[in-house]
Amino acid sequence: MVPGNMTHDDLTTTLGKIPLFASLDDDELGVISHATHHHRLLRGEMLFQKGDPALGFYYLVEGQVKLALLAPDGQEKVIQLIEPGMTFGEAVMFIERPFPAYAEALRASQLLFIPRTPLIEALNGNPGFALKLLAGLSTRLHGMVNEIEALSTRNATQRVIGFLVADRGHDDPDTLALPASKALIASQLNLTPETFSRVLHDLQQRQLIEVDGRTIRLLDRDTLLGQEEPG
Amino acid sequence: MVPGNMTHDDLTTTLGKIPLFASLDDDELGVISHATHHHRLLRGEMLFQKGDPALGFYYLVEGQVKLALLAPDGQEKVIQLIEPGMTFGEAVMFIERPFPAYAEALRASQLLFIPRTPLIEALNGNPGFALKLLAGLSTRLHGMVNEIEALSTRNATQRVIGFLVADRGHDDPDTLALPASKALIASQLNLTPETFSRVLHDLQQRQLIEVDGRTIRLLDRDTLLGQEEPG
DNA sequence: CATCGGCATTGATGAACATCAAGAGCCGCT
DNA sequence: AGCGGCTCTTGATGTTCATCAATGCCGATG
Repeated sequence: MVPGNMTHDDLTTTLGKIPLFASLDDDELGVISHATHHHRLLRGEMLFQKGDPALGFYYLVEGQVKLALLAPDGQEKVIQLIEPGMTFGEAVMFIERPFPAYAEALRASQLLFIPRTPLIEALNGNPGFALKLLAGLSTRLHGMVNEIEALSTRNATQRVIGFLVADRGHDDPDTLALPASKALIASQLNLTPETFSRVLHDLQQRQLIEVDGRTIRLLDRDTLLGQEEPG
Repeated sequence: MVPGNMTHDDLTTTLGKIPLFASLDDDELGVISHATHHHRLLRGEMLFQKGDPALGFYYLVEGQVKLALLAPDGQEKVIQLIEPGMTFGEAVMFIERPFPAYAEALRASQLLFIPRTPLIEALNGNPGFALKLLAGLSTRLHGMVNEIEALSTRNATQRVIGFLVADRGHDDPDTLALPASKALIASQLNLTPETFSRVLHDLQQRQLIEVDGRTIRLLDRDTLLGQEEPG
């Protein structure tokens, strides 16, 4: 289970840093880390397909992964972009259902796969862990409701603004670098690249943002927020 | 805590029938039922507003409730229709966030409000309960992913078909009664009533369904499923 | 340095669905 | 039976965004 260049202790340490696992003691962590697998993916490789059985969840150590679906017409719709330190697949693990989307590496990546069995064991006798898991899932669910709200009540410009002003916890809240190609971000916002481009152009003309390649500077956060107009 | 026409034992019995609570013993159930409140709503009354703190979850005993949002332009978008026997609000309870949507009674309704505190106590020392909760939330999350998929990759007709063929666990799977007005169903599918009407009309012309008021008969389930064309 | 290929922009057109505006059917009510 | 208020339908028009098709840009590579 321990990958070539990572000792078992390294692995346990890494797992211990996952917020989800904060309430586990060393023994519990040890059991889990013994069951954990290490994965390496090259850019473009698939981690799992939509429909694959979900027997555990993933932690992204390094690289970048996208979760996406194919539309009936073959178009790809990106659900979420996974960055290092994030986990995914926790939800599906607890029900007997397959993954609802597929996962593909956008660049060379390293992941940990944590199988469900030792997790469920850790659940027994560690209510704190259960609560953490519940809170984690709830947060996801909350995010999903927001996503549905965005998709069903906001137009293209509002969705782009929502994305731009979203707090990324960076040092400078008014400058952001797009985490991927514009086409991919567009797909996440359920837009075509063309429309995304036009919206950015328009916002720039209106002096609300400044675009330089993948770097965007928010010039007038207040007016932007005004355009968003929450329900 | 016990409503006028419902004894404490009645209440405990009712709670015991909630699948979520199946793994609780009588003591645990007793604690929870002591904390439970009974609510009555008239048609049109609000149960909670979007933004209200979520201090517990609800179980619908009788009546009908809708969860909905307001779009920036004041339009209402129905998220979910709650029928007797269903619970809602479990997810939000575990994070320190307010309700992401509001709840309004569509007809005179009776509900139980189960506060979070005794639940969290039951979680301690009852891992089975934790697992049930996790499974419940996961199922919701799964449903949300499907909803996002529907909203972002399917057109009006495909969404309507998806709604029509959805298994409602009835005796006759090919006949269904719309659970609410067409306008409300349309909103759930993120359509205007006009578009919904036109889609139904079109499907009827193509001999795929038969519409009589709120009763719809599926004449050719196979062809319908073919139109849906999953990714 | 020249060229190639992916990414991004821009313009012209089109399709899907919303909006606006009437009217039709269908109650329950007096 | 006749009225008023719903819900639902139907038609005409409008808006938003996708699609199609060039073209520009830029970094990588021989």
